[in-house]
Amino acid sequence: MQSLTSTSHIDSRRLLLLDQAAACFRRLGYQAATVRDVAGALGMTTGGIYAHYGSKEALLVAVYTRGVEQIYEHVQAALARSAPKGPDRLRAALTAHVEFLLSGGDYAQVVIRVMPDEAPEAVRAELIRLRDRYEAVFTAIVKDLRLKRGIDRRVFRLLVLGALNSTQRWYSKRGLTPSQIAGCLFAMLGSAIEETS
Amino acid sequence: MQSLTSTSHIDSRRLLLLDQAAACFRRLGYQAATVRDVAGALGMTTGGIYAHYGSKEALLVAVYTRGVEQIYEHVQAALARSAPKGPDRLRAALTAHVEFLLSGGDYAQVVIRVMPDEAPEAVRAELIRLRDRYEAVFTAIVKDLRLKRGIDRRVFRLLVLGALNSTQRWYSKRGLTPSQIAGCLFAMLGSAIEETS
Amino acid sequence: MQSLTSTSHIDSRRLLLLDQAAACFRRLGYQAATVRDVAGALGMTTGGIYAHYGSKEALLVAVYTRGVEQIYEHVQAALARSAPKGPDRLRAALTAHVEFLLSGGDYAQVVIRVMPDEAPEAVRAELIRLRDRYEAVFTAIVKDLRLKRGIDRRVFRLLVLGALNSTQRWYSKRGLTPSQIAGCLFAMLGSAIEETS
Amino acid sequence: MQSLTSTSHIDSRRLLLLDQAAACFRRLGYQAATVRDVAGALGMTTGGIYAHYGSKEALLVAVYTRGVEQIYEHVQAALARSAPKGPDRLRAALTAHVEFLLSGGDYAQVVIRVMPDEAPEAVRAELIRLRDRYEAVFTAIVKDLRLKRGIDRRVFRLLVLGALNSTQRWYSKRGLTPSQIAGCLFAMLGSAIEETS
DNA sequence: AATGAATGAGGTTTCATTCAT
DNA sequence: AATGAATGAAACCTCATTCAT
Repeated sequence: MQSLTSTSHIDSRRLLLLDQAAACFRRLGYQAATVRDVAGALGMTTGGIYAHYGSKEALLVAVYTRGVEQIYEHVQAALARSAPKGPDRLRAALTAHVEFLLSGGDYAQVVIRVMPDEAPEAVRAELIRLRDRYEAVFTAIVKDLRLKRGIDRRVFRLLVLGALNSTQRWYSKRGLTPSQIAGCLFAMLGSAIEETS
Repeated sequence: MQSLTSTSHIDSRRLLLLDQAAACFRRLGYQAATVRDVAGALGMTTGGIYAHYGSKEALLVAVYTRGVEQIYEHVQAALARSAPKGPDRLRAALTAHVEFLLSGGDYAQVVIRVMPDEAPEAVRAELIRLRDRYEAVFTAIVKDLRLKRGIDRRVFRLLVLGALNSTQRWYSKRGLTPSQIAGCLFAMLGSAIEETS
Repeated sequence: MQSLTSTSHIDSRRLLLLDQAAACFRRLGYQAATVRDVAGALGMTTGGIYAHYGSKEALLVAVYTRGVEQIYEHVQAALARSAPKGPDRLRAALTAHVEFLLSGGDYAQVVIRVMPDEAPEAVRAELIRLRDRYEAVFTAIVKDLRLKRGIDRRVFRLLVLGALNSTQRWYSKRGLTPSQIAGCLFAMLGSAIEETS
Repeated sequence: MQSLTSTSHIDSRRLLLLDQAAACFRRLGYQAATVRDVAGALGMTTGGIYAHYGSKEALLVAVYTRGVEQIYEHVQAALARSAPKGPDRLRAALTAHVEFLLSGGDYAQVVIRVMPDEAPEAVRAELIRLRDRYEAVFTAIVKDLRLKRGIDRRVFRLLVLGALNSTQRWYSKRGLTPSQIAGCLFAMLGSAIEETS
């Protein structure tokens, strides 16, 4: 299993900083979160942030990168234990995706919550690239699926991920668990997918 | 068919203003859109906006209200031509919803794009109320549906709407039409729903 | 008894307008009161005000002028019934002054409340002139008074008027009446003034 | 001698800032003074002010607090050297009051000049509370005084302070000194107060 | 005489960012 | 690595005033 990106060697101070940035971006969105919010959460002043990251944008890219990396690895780990293709593989991927999205911390949530078009121009393309690379996993899985006639593979993928990503807006620990939600979606999709013979 | 709200009698100048506000909010989001953007699109100065709407918030509420009103009426019109219950009714509603979302102009898109939690505290509750009132249409339809065992009605509704609303992020006129997308989703859901006898 | 100024021939619409301007200036001060406040109190729009008075400044001058005129006449009327000089004359003037200030409506109160230096440069001199002309009444009365040695006439007059004008800040109908307050002050001053032989 | 409030430990930069704020508020009043005026007096931009005080209101409260503190201490110091009760004590307090008001700098003048009702709603109560606490000194002194029959203690206090505070509007270094003015007032009051036997 | 829309100047405030220390 | 003060641009909003109608 190969890493998609590499944010590995950041010392622990930087990591704590990034954690808080992720928390702020997740809670407030990129625009509404201020550098001071992040600094405040760390007991620092805003100036201090800039010793580690050169701009608010850079923070977002770092969070985003890490979020993609994390969820990617989580999904890959699940896939390693799953069939090489077919509905079970999709199920494994979707379940892992939604599990990590809802319970995996702030990083992955930022990836879903912050749409590239609310990020500054300068980094927009980078965010899209990161996210597309991740979603390629699903593109690949869907490609190996036998779908009912009339179902466009791309639209299928986008709708399914759209459905799961929307859970972020209403998921609560008091309701169904993430994997129950994935199960529910999969149950709904039953007829969309012909069983492999 | 009864109106959900009433933004009917705004004179045409105000309406043009609201149109531009809707366009800006849709294109940029609430936070990134500035009052100057709206004013500029009308060839006005920012102060001029405030002769009509007392705050940027008020503008958002007006746009949101109108958006909900519009899409609600579109869906109601479709429902008036549909079966009183069952899968066809859901299909009609979903198709109308996605059609209007993708082709109905900026107002409805703002309703989907602007999450209440990026709106100022003061109006958040109002936006949620408006949206909930609209979504109640779907709650009612889903209630009269026979779902496969194990599928939670609430989760079903939220996932289906989540899937359709996510189309806003990737829909393009060059791909499938809105109703084809709805059809695609419905095809995917085939087995989730037991036919009414 | 001769009029100090002449704001006599204003038609009744203008007068109602001025009444509200006086009310606003008294309640909020000149700066805080907006032209819209005045218009609103009349059920008009701001533009309408300008059909009668060319500027906010002009409104202030008109109110001020009328306020001075009113209190001047009230005091003159009291003086007409009083001794030609001596403590009783002062008492009559002070009593009339404080009575009118506290019960004579908004105009006079504006004269006391609005210090010329919060008015725009352009009218400051005019306001000072109006007020000085009024206060000349007291200057004259004090001039004919026999004060205890060591009491400066000008300071005497300014302190006495200052004391009475300050009542505006704390006077309430539930406490002493205006003339009781004047009586109280006069009692306090007993020894400052030597009786005329 | 106990301090009424504590604005003691503000570093010198902040103090210079507050000095200028006090100067502006005194010269122009709260409403007319702009944050830019204050910043300009310090060679800063308006934004810079907000690193120290979160709002114009906060600036006013800080100035007011300091003003009350200063004049309070000045009066207390004078009282420490005076008789424990009686006319001399009142005289000491009044003299100290007017001396500090007229020669003690901008802070105290702001306390007298800026009426709470021209301050924003949010801080009005606080300003009144501060000022009332200070004036309690005089209430206490007046309580221990033997006043001529028919003189209400509260009205006596309010008129005396009103007279002295009004000096702010006309005092000039070229005329009587502050303590001469206080002396003059006291002379005027001679008969209001019965000598303690 | 009055409205309603608009202006334009100016107000307070926010915030990413910089920089000397 | 971090602070604290400061900047400068830009945001929302207010308000006296104007003007076509």
